[in-house]
Amino acid sequence: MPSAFDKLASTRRHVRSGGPLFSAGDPFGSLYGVQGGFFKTSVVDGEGRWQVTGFYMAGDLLGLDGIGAGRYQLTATALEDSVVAVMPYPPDLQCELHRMLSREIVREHRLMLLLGSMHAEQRLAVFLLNLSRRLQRRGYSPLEFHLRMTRADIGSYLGMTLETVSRLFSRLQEQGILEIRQRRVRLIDIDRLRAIAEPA
Amino acid sequence: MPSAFDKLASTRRHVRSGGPLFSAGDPFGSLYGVQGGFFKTSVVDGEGRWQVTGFYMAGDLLGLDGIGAGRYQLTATALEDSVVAVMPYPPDLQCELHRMLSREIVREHRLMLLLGSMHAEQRLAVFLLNLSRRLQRRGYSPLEFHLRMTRADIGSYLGMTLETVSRLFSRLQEQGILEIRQRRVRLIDIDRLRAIAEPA
DNA sequence: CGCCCAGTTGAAATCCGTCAAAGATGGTGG
DNA sequence: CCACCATCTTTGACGGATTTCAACTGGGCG
Repeated sequence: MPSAFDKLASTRRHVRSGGPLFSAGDPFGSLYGVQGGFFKTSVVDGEGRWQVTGFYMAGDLLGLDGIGAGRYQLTATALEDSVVAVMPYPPDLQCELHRMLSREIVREHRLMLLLGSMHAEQRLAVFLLNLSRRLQRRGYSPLEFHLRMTRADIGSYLGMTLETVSRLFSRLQEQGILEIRQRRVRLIDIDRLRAIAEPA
Repeated sequence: MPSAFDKLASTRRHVRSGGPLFSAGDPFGSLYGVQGGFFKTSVVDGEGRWQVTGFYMAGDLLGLDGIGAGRYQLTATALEDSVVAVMPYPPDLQCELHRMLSREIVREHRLMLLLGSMHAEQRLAVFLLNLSRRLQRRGYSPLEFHLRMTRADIGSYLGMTLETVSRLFSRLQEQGILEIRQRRVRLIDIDRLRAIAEPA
């Protein structure tokens, strides 16, 4: 869903893998619609603690966090070479914007549910299924895909250490639920994965 | 900060302690500005797992979660007898609304940082300091206040069990950092509390 | 070809959840 | 006014899931 937003793009911007689209503290100016590539957002507090709080792919909107304070509150980093549509704010997309904002909020509440009340294995299962669904919507294979992020990124996002992520992948592989080689994932038994994500 | 929103209130509504302001699944119709009292919001997934995701007091806005899907996604429950300003949607508060939405999003990212990367004691310290600050802004004492929510609510919000919350309160009390009797809190050594919340 | 970052795996420590029981509080009705 | 009950809170013991620390492996890129 490249959506109505893209029409409002005044220009495009390319970001190299590893580079920042914007950093926490930068003055807010634009929203960004991801056209291609992959991003992560993270928060940092003054003490150097940080956490990945979201992953964004084509069709997603970045920069909403800057509307409130006039400065971006998050840092958005490209995980591969990427292209975004730059949309100077404020354009006249109030209504659709509202929906996006609200959806984002709901998404985050759900993520909190994840972080606050599920075991590590469940969190990873939910994460994989969610990723799979989002890829499918965009026309990619939901069963075989490439993780754009490191184990550390996933761990940070899910509130666990990278070692735990690694161990869980290994365990799911032993159980024949998926195959993972590096960042290449193949979901073999999606039903069992769902069962892990949503224990009756 | 009762803010510009209150002017838009068409009516008021009273909600009894324990009663719902709105429930997940209800059709969306209005936003609610809290005028007095105290609310919690929670999410549930189909399997009965649930989690408190926020606490709201006078000046806060409730119901944003319903804009996206046309139905409320969260359940808002009064923790004491409360009054809200009912604001039928959509009024013309686009701009201020954007800021609120965005701020809400940022708030949640920060909460995820809390949930995902801090130990239980830190989380509780952050929670208390945050509450203290919000109360101060509203003209109440930042050092002595009344918790409106149960240990279970706090635990759910912070991703831990009610027993852990209770034990942590006891420990902080033993250390002379605060005094807690039931829901009455007195912060004695706020600097040490900060030190726990933000270890260098 | 070799370095370096990412990933894997193991062992030990620990934090926190679970289960269980007892103590406090506040509201209600007799 | 008091007794009783439901709800909330505290505390203890125990076990298990994750983190931590550490060593090792393997690709990818210069």
